[in-house]
Amino acid sequence: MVVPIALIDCNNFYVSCERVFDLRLRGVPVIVLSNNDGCAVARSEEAKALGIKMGDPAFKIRDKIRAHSIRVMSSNYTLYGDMSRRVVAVLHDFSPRLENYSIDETFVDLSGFGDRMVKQAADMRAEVRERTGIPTCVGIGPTKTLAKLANFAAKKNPLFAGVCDLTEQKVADYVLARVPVGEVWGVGSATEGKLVSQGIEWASQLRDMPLPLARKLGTVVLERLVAELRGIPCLDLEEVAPQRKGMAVTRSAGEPMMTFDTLAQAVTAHATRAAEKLRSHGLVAGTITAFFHTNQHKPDRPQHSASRSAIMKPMSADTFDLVGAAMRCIRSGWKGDPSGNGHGYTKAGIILDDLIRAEDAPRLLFEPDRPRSASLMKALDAVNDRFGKKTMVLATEGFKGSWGLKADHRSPRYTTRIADLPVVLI
DNA sequence: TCTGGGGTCCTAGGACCC
DNA sequence: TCTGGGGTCCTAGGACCC
Repeated sequence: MVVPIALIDCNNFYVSCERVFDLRLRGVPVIVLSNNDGCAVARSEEAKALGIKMGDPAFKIRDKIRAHSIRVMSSNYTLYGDMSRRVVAVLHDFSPRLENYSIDETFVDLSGFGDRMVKQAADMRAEVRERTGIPTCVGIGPTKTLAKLANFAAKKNPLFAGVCDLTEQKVADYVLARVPVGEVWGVGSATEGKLVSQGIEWASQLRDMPLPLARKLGTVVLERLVAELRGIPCLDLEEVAPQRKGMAVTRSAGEPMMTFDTLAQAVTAHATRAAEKLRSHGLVAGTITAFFHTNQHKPDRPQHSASRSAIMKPMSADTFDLVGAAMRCIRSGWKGDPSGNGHGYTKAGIILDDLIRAEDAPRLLFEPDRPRSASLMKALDAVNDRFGKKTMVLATEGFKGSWGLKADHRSPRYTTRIADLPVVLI
């Protein structure tokens, strides 16, 4: 018994979020830049038509931006996260069984709608558009991989009017014969190269290739993918997000970090943020890794990178514990004298692993519990929640240092900050 | 001279995703 | 001058165990 699955995917999501609140961005080319205003991570259809590619570095497309008056926005993840939550809330009204796959994609179980599936999908689109202002496309298929492929077709081919149903065999044959293998979900550039060298260039050829060959070329992952293309489900709908295994806070610096103190400030900030994230999920970490490195896009310059890990004993989500461990890590990885060694570090970060729920954390036999740690963190979080992020920080973080992010074109937090509410003039 | 068989666990690295 | 951030899964190979 096949369960039809729909994938509803927001069109050019970050750009669409910006356009909901700023009418001047509609109908003109718009791009949204990554953190630090580094590269293009979202493009409006107009910007795509001008040849702006996903991941293009901002400085390389500067001339194009000027020549075509492309509107440039810094990323505003607070806004996008909140808009995503609103989209999912609408979808919940249509089906109780859904998987929140990414910030702009949701899988929805469509079983029970019979031949009204396409109508149902069209209604979902309309309702999301009406209640959030976000345009979407829907792909339907017997497996997640086919639903993704259907979504790709719905976006590319206007004939589908935003909804493509691949549970129809004839439609599936038509679409798969026209989609390049590299566009299939799970086929990246490495696998694409191997497949093409075997003469497999289209999704239909991938579907029809022998399973043993698929396993040989791309392990069990590719074998499952081929099965999914044949309509045999190998990937379940994950209604409950599995317990996460790791968590990271990493950032590029606004300008190269030349001294140990600057690096220490940045790493303190990242570890502080990581500890906040841990606590907000009710988790503790067993391992912490701190790393930093020079600009890897400039191989001709002197390069240095360091990464050190430490075991957290006891496992912890305490800011002081994690910052302390992170400082020991970077001190051990630092090369040269503390005042600076000629290297400009452009990126640093914290990675936490071995995460478990705080209440499941093992107690140490001979280590006294610290009853004040939890209440201190609770107070710290309460202050920063009430008065804004970074109201209270560790002194080692310093005031906003030169490592800070660049974000020269950020829109207001329209939906999550009272001071940023849009104003309507009548 | 001749030196087993069958496991588990951990890690690094690769590949992929949005 | 200027190139993001945060995840997951799989495999091979080494260390180790009895």
